[in-house]
Amino acid sequence: MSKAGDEMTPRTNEQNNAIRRQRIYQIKNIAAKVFLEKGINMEIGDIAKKANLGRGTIYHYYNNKITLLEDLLSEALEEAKKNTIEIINTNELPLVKLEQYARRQLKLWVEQPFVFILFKNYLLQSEFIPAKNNDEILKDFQTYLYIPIVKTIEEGIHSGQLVSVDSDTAVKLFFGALVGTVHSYIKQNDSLYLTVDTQWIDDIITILFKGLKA
Amino acid sequence: MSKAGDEMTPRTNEQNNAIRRQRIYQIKNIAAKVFLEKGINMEIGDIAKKANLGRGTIYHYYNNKITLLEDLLSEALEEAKKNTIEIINTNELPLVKLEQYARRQLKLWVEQPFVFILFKNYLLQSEFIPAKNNDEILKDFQTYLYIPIVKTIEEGIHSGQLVSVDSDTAVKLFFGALVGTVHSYIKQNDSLYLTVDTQWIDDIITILFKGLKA
Amino acid sequence: MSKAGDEMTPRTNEQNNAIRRQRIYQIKNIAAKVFLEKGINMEIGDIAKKANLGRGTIYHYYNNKITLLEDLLSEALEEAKKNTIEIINTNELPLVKLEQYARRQLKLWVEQPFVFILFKNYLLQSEFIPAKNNDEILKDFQTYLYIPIVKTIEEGIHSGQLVSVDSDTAVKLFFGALVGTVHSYIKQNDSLYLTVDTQWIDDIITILFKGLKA
Amino acid sequence: MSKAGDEMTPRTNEQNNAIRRQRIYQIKNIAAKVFLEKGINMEIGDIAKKANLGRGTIYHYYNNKITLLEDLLSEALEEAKKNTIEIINTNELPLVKLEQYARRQLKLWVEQPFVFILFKNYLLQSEFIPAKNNDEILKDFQTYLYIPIVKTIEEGIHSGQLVSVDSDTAVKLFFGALVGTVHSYIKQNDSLYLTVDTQWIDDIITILFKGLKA
DNA sequence: CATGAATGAGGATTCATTCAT
DNA sequence: GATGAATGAATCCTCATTCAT
Repeated sequence: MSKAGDEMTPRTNEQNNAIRRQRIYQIKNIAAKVFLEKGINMEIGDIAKKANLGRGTIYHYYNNKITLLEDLLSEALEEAKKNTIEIINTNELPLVKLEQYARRQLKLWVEQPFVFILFKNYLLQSEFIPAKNNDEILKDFQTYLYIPIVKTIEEGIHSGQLVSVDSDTAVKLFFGALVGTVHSYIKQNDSLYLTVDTQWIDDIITILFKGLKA
Repeated sequence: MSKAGDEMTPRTNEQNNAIRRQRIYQIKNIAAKVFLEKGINMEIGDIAKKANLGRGTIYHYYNNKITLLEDLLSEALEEAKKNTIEIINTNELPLVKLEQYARRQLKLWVEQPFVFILFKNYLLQSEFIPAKNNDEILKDFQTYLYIPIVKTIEEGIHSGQLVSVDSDTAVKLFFGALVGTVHSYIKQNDSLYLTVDTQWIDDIITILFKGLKA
Repeated sequence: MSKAGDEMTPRTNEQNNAIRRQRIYQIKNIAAKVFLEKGINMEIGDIAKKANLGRGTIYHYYNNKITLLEDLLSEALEEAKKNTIEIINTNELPLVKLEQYARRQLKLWVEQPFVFILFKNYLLQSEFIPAKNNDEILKDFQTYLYIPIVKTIEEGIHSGQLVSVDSDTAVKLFFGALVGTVHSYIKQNDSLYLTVDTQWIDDIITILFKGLKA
Repeated sequence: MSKAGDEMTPRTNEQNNAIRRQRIYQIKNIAAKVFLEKGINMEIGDIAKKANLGRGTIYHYYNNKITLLEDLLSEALEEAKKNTIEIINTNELPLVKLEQYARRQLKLWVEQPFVFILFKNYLLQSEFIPAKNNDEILKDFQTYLYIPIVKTIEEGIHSGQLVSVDSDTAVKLFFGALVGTVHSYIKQNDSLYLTVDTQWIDDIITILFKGLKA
């Protein structure tokens, strides 16, 4: 109705891009939290409300719920990949690598819960995420995040550094303990990821590796 | 028509009760499986189809989805309570009790997955189950299943048998590792609970307790 | 299962008929009460429970809910018809006939609530009863119960005995007042129709006819 | 695309509110009509179809059927309360008050049928409306709509203006006649509330009060 | 870019009715 | 004759998604 618009300068491309980036960041972060609470039953309306946006606005940035989740998982994959590669591709002994990896992983999960979502969902397969590229993500998860650890654990076992058990069992315990334990530590501090007390991380690692060592 | 003489009753009460018992048993079992797969998104239709029954039949026995879940959880609670009491109320040393408990728990979970559901949901708070008596179950869970273990772990720490860490951390690791690890072992064997290979259980327990011991 | 039946004499036809009659009477009476409470939303289960019968038993006597209602309404129609004819077909003056009719009607309704149902539903048309012969009953209602009163009221007006108003209005008030008022008096005494205090009936009639008289 | 300048808001709040107000008004009105026809068996689909809206739209404004009914009844209560207070709280003689009240009430019922619904349902208890605040409405109905009339009628009787009968009987007749009679006059004119012929109202009042006067 | 009104597919639930015993 | 287990059509209701503004 209003023909107003004396400020005919509509908005520069750059300004728009900035808004866009900021909105996507915001949405993704909130979505991660909501997903953590409600899983696949996360509602677009929940996100919109928490973000103080209209439901339509979410759809302005994401075609649908699945796309949003895919984006979330993809980014988590990248983040975790970086972390994994960095540590696993060193020349340390398997045991050292695993310990460093575990410690870093726990920190990462607590600081960026959406990365935790990735692990929780593909390890605990709590629920099937009907993402179109779900298989692709799963494959990448296997390739870049899971197999490297499996390999390292196998190395550890064969080299006699780790307990001599079926490697499959060891892997399941390794990831299971991490994911299962961390869960309780997430969701509590609503955004104060910075001031996290990390004593528990050290304790978890200590105990877990005492058990795993040969 | 009927040759049954003057038996006015078409089916005896006992016959009906038998049918009921059998149906409820069947429904509960199938529901547990479906829940394990789809969580709270379990559909009545899924259960009906798997049971080869009409949707209405499920409703003949349960007022609604929630009631069915409540029944599932209540029974799981009883089952787990039995297990917990039996072991925790002995005169063994804390460490021994915990180890026995863990071993029995794992077996129970694999054999009766819906007991696992109970733990998974109240420990990991995976998904909010909108049970009317949710609070009651949660309270019972705390009282009869959680606290006793917490106490035992505390005893273990104070008596110097277990590693000297914050007891809260130890508890979280203890349960987290069990729940996180077992997850992978459930859902696979679709009904062959009998021929379960239990080597992995021993391995898990061994490693976990090696880590936890002082 | 039981081949028992030493009493090979199954049951005489007469015995069966007696049972049949008794059951139908019982069902109809209870159905009337339930209908009075819940209208067309009356559930077969309600009737069965109140009658201490199985749901199936109701269907043994009535093909479906509608048939049961039809039977109820038909019988009510007969009952009311008798009442109406008896009084209207006398040689009394219109006013006298109407007063006698009203008084008898009120008594009848209180004593046999299912007759009241008929009037309530076709006068207040509270809800459409999907009876197959609904139209037929409606027609009979008009012919045998409604029109005679309309005629009598018209006579009364034309003869100067009744107030000089549009006869349609007078009819509506006549029936409306009876049905509307009686409603409160039904449903209370659950079966003690015998010991009804009838003072209120006299009062209602007195007031109503004082108003209607010229 | 938009010529609206930098108006970030697609529709102003005021525009949205206007839409909401209009829709709610529309839905409520149609619901009242449908309820009048089908009672508690009113279907959301009926309303939607009559309003040329999707079923979902009704749910956009009302959480469920009950809430919609509650809103209907609450508004009716307010409307009737206004009417009652206005007339009963004057200094007129009881008889005058009652007559004015009855006349106004009849007009109100015809013009706003959902006010009639309120009276019909709480006086005749035609059908149980499972409103959550059913008790509250019932209490308000008693307090603000019923008791004042009961009191006035009692005054009238004690002061010798009204016939000397049990006041309870008088009240039942008073309301019963109004509700019972008006029923026939509603539902017919589908929206032509404006050109209502009110002769019958005068006639009803005249006759009724002739009967009630001492 | 932003939004909330509108929608309908899909899953939950009710209840009349059938039918084997 | 008597019954309650079984069923599915019909309705309620939720929520992802579209779209006009």
